[in-house]
Amino acid sequence: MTDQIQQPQSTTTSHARPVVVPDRPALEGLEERWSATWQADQTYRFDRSRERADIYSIDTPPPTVSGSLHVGHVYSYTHTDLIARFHRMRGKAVFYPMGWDDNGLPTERRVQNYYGVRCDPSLPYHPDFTPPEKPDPKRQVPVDRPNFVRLCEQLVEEDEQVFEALWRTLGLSVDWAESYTTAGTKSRLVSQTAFLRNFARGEAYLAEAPTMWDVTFQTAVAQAELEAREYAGAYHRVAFHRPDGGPVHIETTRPELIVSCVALIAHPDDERYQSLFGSTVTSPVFGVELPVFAHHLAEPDKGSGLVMCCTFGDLTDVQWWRELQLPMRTIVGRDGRLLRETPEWLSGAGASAYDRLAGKTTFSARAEMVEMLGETGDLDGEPVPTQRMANFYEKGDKPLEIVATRQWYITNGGRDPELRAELLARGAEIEWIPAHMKHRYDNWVGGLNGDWLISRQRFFGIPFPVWYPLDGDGEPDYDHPLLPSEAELPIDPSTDAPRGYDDDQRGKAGGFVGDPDVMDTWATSSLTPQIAGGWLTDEDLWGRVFPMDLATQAHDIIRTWLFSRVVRADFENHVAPWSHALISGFIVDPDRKKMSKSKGNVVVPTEILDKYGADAVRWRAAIGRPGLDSPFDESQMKVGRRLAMKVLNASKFVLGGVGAVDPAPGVVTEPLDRALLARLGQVVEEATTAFEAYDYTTALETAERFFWSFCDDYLELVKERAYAEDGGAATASARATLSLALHVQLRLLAPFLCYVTEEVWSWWQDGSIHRAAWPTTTELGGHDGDPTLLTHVAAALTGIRGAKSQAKASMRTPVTAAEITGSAAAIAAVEAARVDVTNAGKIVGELTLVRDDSADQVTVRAELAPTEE
RNA sequence: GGGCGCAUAGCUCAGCGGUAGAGCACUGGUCUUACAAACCAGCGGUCACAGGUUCGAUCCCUGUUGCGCCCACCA
Repeated sequence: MTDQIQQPQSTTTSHARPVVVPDRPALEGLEERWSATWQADQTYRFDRSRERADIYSIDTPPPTVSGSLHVGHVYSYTHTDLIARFHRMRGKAVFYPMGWDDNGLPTERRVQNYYGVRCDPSLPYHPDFTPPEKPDPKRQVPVDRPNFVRLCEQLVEEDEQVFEALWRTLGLSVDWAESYTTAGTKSRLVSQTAFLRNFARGEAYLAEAPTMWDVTFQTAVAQAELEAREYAGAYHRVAFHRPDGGPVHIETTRPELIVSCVALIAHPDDERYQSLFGSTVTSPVFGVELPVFAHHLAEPDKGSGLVMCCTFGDLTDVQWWRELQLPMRTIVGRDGRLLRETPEWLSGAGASAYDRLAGKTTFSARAEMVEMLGETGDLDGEPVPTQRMANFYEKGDKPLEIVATRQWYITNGGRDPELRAELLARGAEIEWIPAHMKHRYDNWVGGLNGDWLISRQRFFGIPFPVWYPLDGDGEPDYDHPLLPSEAELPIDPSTDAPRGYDDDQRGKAGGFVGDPDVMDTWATSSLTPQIAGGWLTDEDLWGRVFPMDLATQAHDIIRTWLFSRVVRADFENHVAPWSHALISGFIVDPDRKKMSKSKGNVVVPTEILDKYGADAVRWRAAIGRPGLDSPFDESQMKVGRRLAMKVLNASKFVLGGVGAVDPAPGVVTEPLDRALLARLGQVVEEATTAFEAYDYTTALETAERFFWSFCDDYLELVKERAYAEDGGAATASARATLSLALHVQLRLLAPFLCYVTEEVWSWWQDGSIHRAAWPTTTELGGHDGDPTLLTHVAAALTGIRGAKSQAKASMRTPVTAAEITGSAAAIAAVEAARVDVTNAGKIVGELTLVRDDSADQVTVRAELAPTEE
């Protein structure tokens, strides 16, 4: 398909090489050909010899390679590329690396499904392990941790190749030599070093505390990963008992937690419970004696106004537990089931009653508890169904439990007003595009209610570089962790031994044990500027690219990725990590619903790329302004594709039909030509201003609008003059104008339509258009034409066409007489381009110009030659 | 409940103090030698509603309604 290039349609120009225009230019195959050329020529290689002032550096989201990309990602990444290409053409050395987020839970899940295995860290290492030939999702084969990690690494590598191929097809001008992975050696080194420094400065700490816990994945999750969802439940009105035996009622949706109740609480002003404050009641079924407290967080109009506090039903319970110094009575285990052993605070009948709940899931324990409450007569009425909001892990499908566990935290201002203010100030240093996205950041930082939980009880991730000494009983001493030196990093505490110990002391009394947890993926990706920019690993590079110029991401990860990078850069570098944050919107389905696999409304990028071509997809992405969600509409792809096709055809006309001409000084003499170049100068200025303000959409619209009028009006007007064999200076003027205008317009469109502009560029220019200079008005200088002249002449041409269209006549129909009426300026303009207007309008008779200063627009009266039957 | 954003032609969106624009769709026309997956022309809007500021408001202010997103909300 690429052999359409036929014999050169050579032209008489001063070009060093002949102009080669294909007979039938086509869009098909451009992606394959040019992405290969860019790779071979290292077109987008970062020039690291340049000074910081001449460098533009970009922090790009590392996509989750085990996930799937949808069209929204494609648009967002294109936005970054548009900015990168603009700055590259403006002469900057663009640092544009790509990372792959391959660590963490999504990879584990994909490996489990793909190979049909399940990690069991208690298994010893089996060097000969091979995954089952046919994965059975119902029966996952247990595998030891080293083999599981190996499978993760294998699959991730395959996934990364698929992603890279997609990005190359899309035409991202990434420097692939600068790629990184979040599970790679560099990321481990940077993550562990930063962690040790955080720990040394007191920014990272280990704490045993109530934690949001996902019972499916059996790991702690962070506040940023929570998602509130509607959850069906029922209010149960339950009687507790006063010392005199009288009932007091509470309402609860979680009766199974009655066993873990530590107190009842009501609002201090609640009249109904004044007499109860300071007294005790006993719980139904279990007969546990419980205090009744007053606290302002109890809401009198919810339920009965009296609420039971458990350890833990919700975050309010945690607060009461802290502030009222209540005992901890954990009842739900890490597996989401009620503990098998009878709790020590139960005795007698209460203890035997617990046998009916022990080991049950919260769901079946609830049913059993309702049964028991019925038997004792403590359930008042029937449960009332309700919809309530519950916290879920964003990747999970069961409500989170709150479990007290030991976890690593990084401070983030959630408990420290000073740090919070500092991080808000960092946010204010960043220029947000669009500006209102800063509110999201402020909103999130202002609403944090705890530090950042970074440890996960998972397997494929960056381990904490920490061991704990074991005392004489073999119990770990968490207060005195053993740490490696920075020079020893990266390490894996499950295979490496701490200094002063031998590996055979692992797990033995008086020996040591490695921290079993891994860092959450955000704990690593919060350091992407440091990882990509060479912090610790390439200080020369680091000095040239950091702080970076741009971070791009969609608005959903402001609270996670964007914020966490600000936190780490603040701690480590005392600066905001970038000067600009460009926030993309979402691509939603035609009903404005978010795309998701479960809804089945996801548009697969490869399909639209195949169907319409990368330039068309890029065009559509560029139409989406920063921060705005927009519905996916396939018909818009056709518009982009048509523009790309038009570039090919118009270029074929200019370069093949007429011939490229170097616009030597003084050649462009005709007023119409000078007007065109003057107008183009305005377009260059407008597009440049827009791009500088990250408004790529306006830059595109400006260039595109001009290009269409260039094709529809200017080309038609000068066609005959440009073709003329003996046209002399007027013909030379037209040819030079066409060449120069094309040369400039291709570059204006190059960031958007990177393939078709490169294709046309190759017909007559050396090197890549993407390394060419962004156009300036200086190039168009010396052509001090009047842009309005073109407007008037185009209006006259439209008038002539209108007359023919109204008569339902062909555009070729000769005009036997025409009268054009307009203002003095309009008439003068048409007069100056009389020959072109006559030619383009096929005016064979007399053309009369009528000046009417009251006319605010050009009007045309035309007599047409009779059409032949 | 708190925050942010949006409301302009059938659809997607520009405009943002001087009584409205584009593309798509639609209608009609044209095989015009760069392009028929093209080209030419045209139809189409009391700029959500109510007040206010102003000589003048789609544009500024206040309120109302509707929609979307973020956060909070497990008794």
